[in-house]
Amino acid sequence: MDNAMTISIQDDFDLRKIADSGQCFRWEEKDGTFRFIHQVRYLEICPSDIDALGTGTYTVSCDEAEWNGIWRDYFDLDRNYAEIRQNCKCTEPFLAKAIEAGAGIRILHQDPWEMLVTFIISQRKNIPAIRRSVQLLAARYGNRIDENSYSFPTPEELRDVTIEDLKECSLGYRAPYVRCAIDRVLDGRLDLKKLADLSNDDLFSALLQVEGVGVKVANCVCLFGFGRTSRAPVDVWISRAIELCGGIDPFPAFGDAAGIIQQYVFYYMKTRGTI
DNA sequence: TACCAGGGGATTT
DNA sequence: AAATCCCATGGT
Repeated sequence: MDNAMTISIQDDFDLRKIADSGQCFRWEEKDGTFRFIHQVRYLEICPSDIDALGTGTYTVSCDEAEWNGIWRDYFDLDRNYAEIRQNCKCTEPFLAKAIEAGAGIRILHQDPWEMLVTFIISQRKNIPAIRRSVQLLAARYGNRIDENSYSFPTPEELRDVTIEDLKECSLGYRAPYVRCAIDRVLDGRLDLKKLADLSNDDLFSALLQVEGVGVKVANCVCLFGFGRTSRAPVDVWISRAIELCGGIDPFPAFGDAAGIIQQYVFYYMKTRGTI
């Protein structure tokens, strides 16, 4: 690892769970070292001396300025997840188990444009298929960061791609939706920088204007691209979880932590095995 | 409101 | 080999 530096993380931080929690599709893992890509940078990070929740020291591939300037925010390290877990007094046994199982997950602050395109692509795909499409897009239209990493292509870099080009990345019927999103950003109808200043509801409404973006995808973009942790996207897995809670959606009651609890539950549903 | 077509890769049978 | 599933949406 180049420019290795040791950093300390004093909160829940489980790289494996973060990678497997279905919010991020552009990570790699080799021998316990994880590689994340954010905009035009990548980070390699490896546990050094940690406890069961991942609290402890890590070796990272960046310098202190980049860690503090970029990656602390990317990993949402200014939020205390251990406190959030302990404060949500959960009487529902299923939810309590899910929160325990998901401890260590954090909501990453990923690039809004990448999240918009990624979650448009995600509809009716499983996670390996989403990874494949996103990686194909990055390798074709992004910039090479190093021998095995590409930046996610910006709207400008995608200016001239055709729907047929997009279909070659296995986007299928979603290709026109992504083309629509590119057009909206390029002509200014969708200004992602300005969206960041909107209220949760206004942001949600603005995202719904994009063809192919419905309630679920808009909520994913709010949560994973804009850090709106009160948003709890409901997909087929969460829908099953709601059934297991007696058919009543438990997430709104968690307020600003709803999206975080949702992520614990999603991870739990995917990893606990069949009922 | 309810149903259904829409890629096609991944997973299960 | 065939069926089913997959972090849904838009149109009818």
